[in-house]
Amino acid sequence: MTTPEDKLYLALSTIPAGKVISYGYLAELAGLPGRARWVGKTLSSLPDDTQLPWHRVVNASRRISFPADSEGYKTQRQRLESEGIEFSAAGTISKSNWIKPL
DNA sequence: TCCCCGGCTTGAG
DNA sequence: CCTCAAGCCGGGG
Repeated sequence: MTTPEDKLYLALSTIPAGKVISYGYLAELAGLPGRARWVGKTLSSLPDDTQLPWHRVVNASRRISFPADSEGYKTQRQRLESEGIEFSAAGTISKSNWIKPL
């Protein structure tokens, strides 16, 4: 049977390197509208050795949804930068890397 | 079932 | 660009 998690993972696996998407829009693509927060919750419980690009998911303001001093922030940012994504001084990601909602 | 809380969003200042 | 207030929805006690 296909669980909501399955749909989420499938949608997430289609996000290409060098691009980022919001929790809300990803939820929509997965056929789970309105579940942005649930997406965050679910991603946070992925195993450390997962192949899924969880780091390509940020909030609608194009910023990492973790306090800038946290470990999570650092690892996510480093992963994104290693894919060529650039951050402004304020920590926002350039629009050219953004997968925007229709 | 009620209540609280969160890797969210949107809209106002 | 920033902060705040509301809305929102599922998870867990």
